[in-house]
Amino acid sequence: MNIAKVIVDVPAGSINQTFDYEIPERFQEMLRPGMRVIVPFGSRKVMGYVVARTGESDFDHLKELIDILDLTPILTPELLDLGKWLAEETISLYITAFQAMLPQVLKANYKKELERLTTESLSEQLEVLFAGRDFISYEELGNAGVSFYQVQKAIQAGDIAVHYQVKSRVTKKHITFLKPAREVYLLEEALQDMSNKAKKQQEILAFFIERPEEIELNYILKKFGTTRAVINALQNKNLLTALKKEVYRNPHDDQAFEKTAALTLTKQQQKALKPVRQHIHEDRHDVFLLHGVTGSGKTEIYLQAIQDVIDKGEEAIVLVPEISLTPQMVRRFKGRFGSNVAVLHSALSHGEKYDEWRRVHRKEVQVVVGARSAVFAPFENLGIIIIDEEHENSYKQEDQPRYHARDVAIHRGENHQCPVILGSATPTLESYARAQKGVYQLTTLNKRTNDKAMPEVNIVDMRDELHAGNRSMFSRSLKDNMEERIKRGEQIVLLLNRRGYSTFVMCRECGHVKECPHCDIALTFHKYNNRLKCHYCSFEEPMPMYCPSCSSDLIRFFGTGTQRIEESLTQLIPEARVLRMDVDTTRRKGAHEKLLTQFANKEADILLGTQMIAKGLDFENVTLVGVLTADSMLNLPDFRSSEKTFQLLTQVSGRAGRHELPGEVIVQTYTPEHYSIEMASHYNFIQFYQHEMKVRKKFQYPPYVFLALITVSHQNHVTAVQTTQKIVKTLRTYVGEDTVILGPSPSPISRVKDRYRWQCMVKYKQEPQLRTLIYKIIRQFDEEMRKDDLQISADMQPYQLM
DNA sequence: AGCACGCCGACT
DNA sequence: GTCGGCGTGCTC
Repeated sequence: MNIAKVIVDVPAGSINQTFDYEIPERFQEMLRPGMRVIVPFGSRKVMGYVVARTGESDFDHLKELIDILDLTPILTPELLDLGKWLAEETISLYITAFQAMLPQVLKANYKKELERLTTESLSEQLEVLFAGRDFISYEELGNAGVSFYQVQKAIQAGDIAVHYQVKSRVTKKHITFLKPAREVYLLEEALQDMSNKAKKQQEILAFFIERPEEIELNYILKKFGTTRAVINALQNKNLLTALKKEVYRNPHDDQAFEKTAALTLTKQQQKALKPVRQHIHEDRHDVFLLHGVTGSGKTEIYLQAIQDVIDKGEEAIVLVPEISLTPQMVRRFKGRFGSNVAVLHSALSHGEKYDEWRRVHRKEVQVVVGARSAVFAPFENLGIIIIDEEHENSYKQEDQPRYHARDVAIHRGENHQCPVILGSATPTLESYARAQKGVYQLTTLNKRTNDKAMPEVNIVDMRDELHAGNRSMFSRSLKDNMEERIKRGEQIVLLLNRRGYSTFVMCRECGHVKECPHCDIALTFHKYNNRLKCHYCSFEEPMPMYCPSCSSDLIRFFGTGTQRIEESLTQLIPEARVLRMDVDTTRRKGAHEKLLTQFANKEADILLGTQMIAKGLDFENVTLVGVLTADSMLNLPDFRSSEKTFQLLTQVSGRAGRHELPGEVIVQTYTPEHYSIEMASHYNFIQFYQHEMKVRKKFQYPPYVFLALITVSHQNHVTAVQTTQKIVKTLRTYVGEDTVILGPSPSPISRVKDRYRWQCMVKYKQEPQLRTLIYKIIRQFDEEMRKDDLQISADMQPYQLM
């Protein structure tokens, strides 16, 4: 078994296979599958993952692997398997799948270096470049304008050499500690002898005589209000020594969370929990769909199920949507399980994420709470996987590997023979349909734990407002209600459903719309710097004074951004204190949390925001929720638009009246008769489900069929179309009769970054060979993809059809 | 992907 | 002869 099978870090279709390497004697003992290694690959060195050890190879001349990067495997055998499955399932490269399962910092960094070998003089340019040094980084070459030919010659002559380096990006955090350098009695002597002027030194020394132990440097500095200079003096006198210790960056101070005990469950909750517990104890896999209205206590069920898993000595993964990974959520888990929880979300720095990941890897915690990628937590004895807000589309990764965390969770649940819970107030049609068929176990919680009724929803027909001469964004009813709440000292949440709307710029004279010169999309106006930006590429330009088409000065921005709503809101109700929450105001780290704290402290009357305010917020003083444009996404070219509208309205309605005060919801719309709006206002999920299922059946969309979307992009329009055409043709010859192939058709955004995008959609019920087929088709274009910058990507079960 | 190698054409 | 620009094929 002296051969390692390695997946190398080269993301190219032709390299998507294992490469065999001889394991040198010195690594024989320690090398295990799942470790990262450095291997020679052609003339360079690359990082790779060892996926297996074997005794034989089809190749006669194997190179030796150069080094091992890990002390213990970073991928368990199960995760190695999962990576293979993931790549094949999503038609991605193996290396891409493995990288997606690990924290960023474990990716390799490649560097090239030039070493001077000779003492004899080099060419003039090279002498200037080296400037007396023996090593220089390869990048300096380009900057200095030295010709590559010269370097090549010098290498051939043996005057300089190239070194390929593979570096880990891992940075570990160290904290400096201080401790006495000598016996306490010697310190006491030194204290006696010390100059009376050295007051600070005396104080600190006295402190260490009291407590001759390792103490954090920062603590000492703070306590004595001093600086490093004083410590240095003590170190120089050989009285104190400093030592660096590696520590985890702990973004959540565990002590800060108040311990909570298990709550008493309602009858419904008990009934829901019982079969889950049974599965945990019998080590049985099954998927439970927990359909529970907002406030029905789903989280408490999760917590108690996890407690069972912990007691059994097993581990739990909890997935929550990125957006609702709020301090409130973290507090609940940390409060119950304390330091036994690791939290993984995007607000953490790379280093912090790595540290949390390592706590899992080293088995220092039994629970992980995190966003999508936490589904890959390297646990080995999983007892349960929970996906909260199962319907959220943030569980679908939109770049390669395009996986859905739900599918990965279920696959891991099978691997570990443990239950998987999908929880939601508005399950996806796919999941609910599976529950109806008995593939998943359905549990319904239709009562809130506090027995409060759901807030009443009033629909306002904005067409009536228009007829009555009200052209503002706010209906009369919403305005009156807001004023009343403010008078009563209660708070309001306003949702601007912005998808489909944006602030584009149009000329009132000729109708010209400013579009991105590189993408087929209107530019978005940003007021704070008075510039136009493209959301698909980085193009940006100042807002023009005159129409570029007709030179009229009547060029204005249209649409409804939160900024504009905020303005008209303060005009409408001048006494209202408004907090705006959108991408602009939450860009800075921690800004999100700060805004929410301000609102919780009642520093504002109205919280105005986009989608991000619909999820998981819980403010007791909010008694009114307003939805400004309920139907703005109904007209998008997306078969899920009704479902998304229903979900959003239901979720946001749950933000009102969660506590003592009764809540009310006002939904403004131009299409009050639409079933998703109508049924959301009655919280009637079942009725919506039945109606929407009929629609899906009629138009043959999921869950009645599966989808696969293949997107082709190229700078040449004709190449893009023709390639898509060829793909469609090949697909047609191999798929079954019932399978429908749509296209070639232009992507909804037909040009991005000067590349034309065409697509084809496969609708199928049963097509076991489809993934292999698509993989083979794509591989046929490998040459063109590399040489001609053609791009082809597949998305199995696409969420965003754009 | 990134590198070596080899062919070709331009320039001195 | 010297220098630099591509196109091609390979990586255990």
